Amino acid sequence: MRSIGEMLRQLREEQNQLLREVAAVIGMDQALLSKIERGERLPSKEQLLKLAKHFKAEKNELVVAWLSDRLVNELVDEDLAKEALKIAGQKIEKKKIK
Amino acid sequence: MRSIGEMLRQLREEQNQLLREVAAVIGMDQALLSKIERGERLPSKEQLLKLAKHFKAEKNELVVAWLSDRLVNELVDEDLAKEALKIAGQKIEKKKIK
DNA sequence: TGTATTTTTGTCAAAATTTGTCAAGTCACA
DNA sequence: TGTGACTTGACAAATTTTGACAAAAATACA
Repeated sequence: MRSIGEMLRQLREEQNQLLREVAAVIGMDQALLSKIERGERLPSKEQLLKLAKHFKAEKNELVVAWLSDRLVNELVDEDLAKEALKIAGQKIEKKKIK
Repeated sequence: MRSIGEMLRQLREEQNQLLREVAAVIGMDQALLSKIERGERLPSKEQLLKLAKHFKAEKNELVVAWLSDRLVNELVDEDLAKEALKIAGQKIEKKKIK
């Protein structure tokens, strides 16, 4: 249960690549990738998918990490976060049925 | 498990008030309140709290409805929504411990 | 039907937020 | 001290959100 940044950094290190290299392949500034890995920024979905493909990583796992990071951002400092997550689940369930 | 808009509209109708009246008290455009009630827009947290107070409604209930609507927005069209909610809950749990 | 009232809709610019870029900075170590 | 790898902060660009307004549409009802 790691942040998307931690996962991306681990992938990159496992594969012995430099920030600069990966950034070049993906077509993004290495400063931005650095920020993403440290959790200062979140990648766009497009960037995330490019990274997943580049690392030949399990896409769904990365997407879940990314989505959940976004949810956590949305709930930061909210006392009612847990309740909101529960109700959100129900609302999505209801929507799927329709 | 209703949207924040539905809840606000019900409160307003139960209390027999006009959009225009409520909007004036809260200090917002009535067109905006109309959009909020129909789910076309979400209120800011500040607006939400003013509305809760104005209607003398259960604040936490409204906040949960509002937060969960925002989460649903974030997850719209995502296949992995359920998984993301679960992981988000764990991430928040972990954060709280710290 | 005609009119007044209420609500909804569309559009626009201002404001706010997010995003990307750049240059300078730190750190490790050869 | 010089080099390579990464980080940081400030700024600009791009995008999104917001609020305001006017006008259309819907509703109520004399």
